[in-house]
Amino acid sequence: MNIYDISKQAGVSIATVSRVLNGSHNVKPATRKKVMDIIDQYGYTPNAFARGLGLDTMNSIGIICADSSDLYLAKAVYYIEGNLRKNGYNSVLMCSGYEHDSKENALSLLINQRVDAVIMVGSNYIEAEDENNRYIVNAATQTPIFLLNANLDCPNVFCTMCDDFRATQEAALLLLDSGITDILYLYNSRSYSGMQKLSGYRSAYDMREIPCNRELIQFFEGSREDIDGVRHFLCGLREQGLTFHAVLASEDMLAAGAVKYAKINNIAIPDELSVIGYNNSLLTVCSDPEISSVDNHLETLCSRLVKTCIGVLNGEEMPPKVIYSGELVRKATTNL
Amino acid sequence: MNIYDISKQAGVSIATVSRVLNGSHNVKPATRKKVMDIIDQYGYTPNAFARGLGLDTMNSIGIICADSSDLYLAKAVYYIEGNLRKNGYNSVLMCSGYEHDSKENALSLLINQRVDAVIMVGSNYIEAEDENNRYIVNAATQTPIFLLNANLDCPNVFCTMCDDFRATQEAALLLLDSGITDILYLYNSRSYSGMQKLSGYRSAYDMREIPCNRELIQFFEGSREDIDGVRHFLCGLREQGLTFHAVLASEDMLAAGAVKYAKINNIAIPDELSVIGYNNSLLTVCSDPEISSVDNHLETLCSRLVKTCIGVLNGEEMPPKVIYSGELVRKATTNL
DNA sequence: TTGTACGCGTTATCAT
DNA sequence: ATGATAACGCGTACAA
Repeated sequence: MNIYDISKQAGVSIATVSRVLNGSHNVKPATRKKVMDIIDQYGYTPNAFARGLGLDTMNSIGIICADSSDLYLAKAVYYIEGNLRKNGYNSVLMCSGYEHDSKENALSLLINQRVDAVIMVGSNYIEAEDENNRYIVNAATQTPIFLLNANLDCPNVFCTMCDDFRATQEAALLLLDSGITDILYLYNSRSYSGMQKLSGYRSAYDMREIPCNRELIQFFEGSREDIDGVRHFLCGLREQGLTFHAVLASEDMLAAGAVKYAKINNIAIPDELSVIGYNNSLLTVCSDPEISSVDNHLETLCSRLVKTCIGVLNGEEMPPKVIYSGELVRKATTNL
Repeated sequence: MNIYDISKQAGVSIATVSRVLNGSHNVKPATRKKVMDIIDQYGYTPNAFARGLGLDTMNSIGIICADSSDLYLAKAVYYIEGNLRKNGYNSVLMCSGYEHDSKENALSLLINQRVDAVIMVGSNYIEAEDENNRYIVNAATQTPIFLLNANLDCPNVFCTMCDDFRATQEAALLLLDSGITDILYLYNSRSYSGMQKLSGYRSAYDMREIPCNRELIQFFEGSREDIDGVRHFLCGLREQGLTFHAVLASEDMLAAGAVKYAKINNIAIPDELSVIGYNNSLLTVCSDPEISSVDNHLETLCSRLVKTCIGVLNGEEMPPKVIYSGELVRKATTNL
């Protein structure tokens, strides 16, 4: 069934059918009803491809993330998809992994799909060297690009983020001010926000004019789901003689590992060891004791990002950067 | 830039450009190179909408799930998307929630998008009353439909699932045979696989000819992320005088709640209380002690499902049902 | 090996 | 208020 068939059945021209379909006011009510009846009777829906060809849009938006099964990214994708759908847009999901080439590849696949916009979820999309972000700048000449938790100064790129620097700094300051000066900073990503968080940690030491032992900054190389690996890693540090009375982690999963490390070594939480995670995910509640964690208001970020996106697509002027602040949610792994 | 522009620049007809683009062998190498050079120079890519209109496909497949941020569903979506992409298909993601109307709505949105197939992720898509599954049967007349972890006998519907009945039955039998006869069955979904699991639990009691106290079958009404709620719920049961020496849960999150319940009541795991979860997710490793859990080989299921899907799209004859079996992964919450 | 011409199903412009 | 017709950009059957 196409628009010709409908028009024939209804005894009108395809133009009229199209008008009915698109809610034009220039249709006599009687005609509208006649056409609608036929449409309903046959369950006709316009061909999306033809419509796309004519209008140069299928109202779909690409979502790229490294790994949609990651606790945090999955939530982001979920919120974004929901908001887009509410605004009449479909979501084309593409998981790019963490390697540069596959990220670039995923983006170009979406551009060739002719999506109306691309949303890149996660700070890992912005790398340290400008050269490696070139592909985004280029893509932005074709399609507006929206970054979640990443920062890039470039026309047609819009960033929505949490001030991870400040949130981490505040968490570290709280620990320092409570008298803990040997805070282990544990991280597993050198992405944009990864670096922001690390800087926040460092700056807290600077602000309090406390020297920061470089050994206290530790990068975990293992997988993003290997909680046991984190525990082993920390046990190793301890055996090497490193002492620390707090763990500030760039991700809840690392903090969960820290809790397990304390458990196995009979270290009391929070009295002998404080632990702070990041993202305030389900893992913080699953752990025992429950983990204090920085909440970066992901749902708000996503909702804002989509608003910006829809605004841009509607030709409105939108701010290229929106920054929210994070907030420490106190649970049982801290005495703050 | 369209195919006409390219053909003009290259001094050939659009047919030749099209042939070069689609790798036809009937092109003189010199001509091919000439055309390719122009294509590369201008970075031309064919318009996906026009191509879609002509071929009646944009090589995209709809993925519906209730909530892509759910630990288990997120993994499924991730695996499926990856496998589809490897086969040259895009994924249009739609989160439908758990209500009937929104599920139906999501499906029809995808059908109208003219996706090549729809993959429905999660057993919650099949309800008890046939009437409520009618919308799937209808949709299947338009597009092949692939169900993950759900069962529906219907032309053009293909099911890939884990034998949840058997896996749960085996877990329950192991507990019974270890001498624990008061196993609390804790579940939070009445979906197809939810009912399968429950039946498996019951059948274990039947097989051993042990009477099963109906009070031991408990439905948790709370949210899917409310581990604390589960703990409260179990504390309530205990206060009401219900005794049980094992918890068999339909989902890891419920098992995690059980572990916390034991902790707060000073119940020793596994000696006084055994706990078995389902899905073998990150939560089992985050909990302390780590939770024994049924692994239903999600990655294998997803890979198989996509193979079936691609087969169907290629016109091959594919089995309407593929059933794998689950496997109990023993960790620290059981003495099995 | 290459080119011409048509069809895919819309939306939108311009008459009427 | 309605109808005829031209895009939209591609793939491909058929002709050369």
